Amino acid sequence: MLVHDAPAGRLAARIVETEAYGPGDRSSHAFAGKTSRNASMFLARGCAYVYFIYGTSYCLNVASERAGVGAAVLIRAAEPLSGLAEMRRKRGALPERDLLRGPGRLCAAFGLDRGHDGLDLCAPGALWLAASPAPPRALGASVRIGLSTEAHRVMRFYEAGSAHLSGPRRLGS
DNA sequence: AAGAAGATTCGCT
DNA sequence: GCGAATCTTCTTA
Repeated sequence: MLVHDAPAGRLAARIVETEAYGPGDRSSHAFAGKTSRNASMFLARGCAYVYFIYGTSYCLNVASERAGVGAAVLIRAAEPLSGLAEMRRKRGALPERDLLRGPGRLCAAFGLDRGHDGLDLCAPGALWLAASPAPPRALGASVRIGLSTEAHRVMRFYEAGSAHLSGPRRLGS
């Protein structure tokens, strides 16, 4: 579960879709080494890596290796639990299933940007990860979405059948 | 120094 | 389904 104590109130959502970008993966932002953009991928496990992509969207990741090793898990989609009114105020009057469906949409609804890059999501603060109120019913796995390199790797994991998944239908439901 | 590609989304056809 | 928006990084000259 992802929780954000935003100025307007508490936002919470149950994460239903992720993608892994580990060491040695040519599609990982960390593959070519540390830069000012991807530095947070080299922090300890549990730290946030937020990047800006295509000049339009932010994406939230969680660093997933020991400090010094570049790796992260991309949070691609979540099921809104609380703060839906505030999410709609940020994103528009969308149906619940579209509020957090996609990494850029999720960041927009949660109000996340580069200012949240590097935060420790397992430490006290405004943004953190908590235990899910309900474990996933059934896990699915597939290739990752939107990649042209390392596209064959099965590194996307999701709650099978969830109405809140991103990407093509065939990759989840 | 300039150009292309990229872990995306939105609006229009 | 297709193209635009437009930041960061990597490639090529």
